[in-house]
Amino acid sequence: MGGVIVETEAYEPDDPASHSFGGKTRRNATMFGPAGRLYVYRSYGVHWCANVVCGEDGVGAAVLLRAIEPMHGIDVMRARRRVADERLLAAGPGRLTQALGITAVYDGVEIALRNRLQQSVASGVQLVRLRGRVNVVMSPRIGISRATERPWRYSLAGSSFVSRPRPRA
DNA sequence: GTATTGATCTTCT
DNA sequence: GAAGATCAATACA
Repeated sequence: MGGVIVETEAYEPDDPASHSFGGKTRRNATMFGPAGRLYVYRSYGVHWCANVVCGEDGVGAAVLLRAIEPMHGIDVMRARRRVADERLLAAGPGRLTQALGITAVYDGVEIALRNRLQQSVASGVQLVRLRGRVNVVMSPRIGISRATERPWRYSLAGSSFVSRPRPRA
């Protein structure tokens, strides 16, 4: 399964909205590990959310994956999500993990960084560099109550696959 | 179209 | 005991 990442949010340690703000716990331990791993946590006791760990080892920064435009394995994602509309397959962090089949067992796995899409990678997760230029819109992050003024939500301009179609500038 | 609510995990008070 | 980086179902306008 896979697709083009069209929406993300940034979280860093000096950030009251970040899980890493209060220091290391059992849940967020992966955030404080080396960059390039997947940080998966349970959201509202119901959903899984997936992040890419960033920054120096031990810092506690990550990027939340909020939406993808489905490209590969669409039939599998449809079966998992039980929705016909492609725009709703992975528009939102909880929907994205459900479509991709990401659960707690993926917490801490190393993400294979590639310039081209591979048939398969050992960890099961690969991040492929997108070639060319795209227009990205910055806006306030969603679903948080602290540090709401930081415009750290990044979405692909004009994409109909983001979790909220019209991000406020 | 907006508003409300239940699902019930993890952390913090 | 409360709140949270959410979603889907339901009730209304």
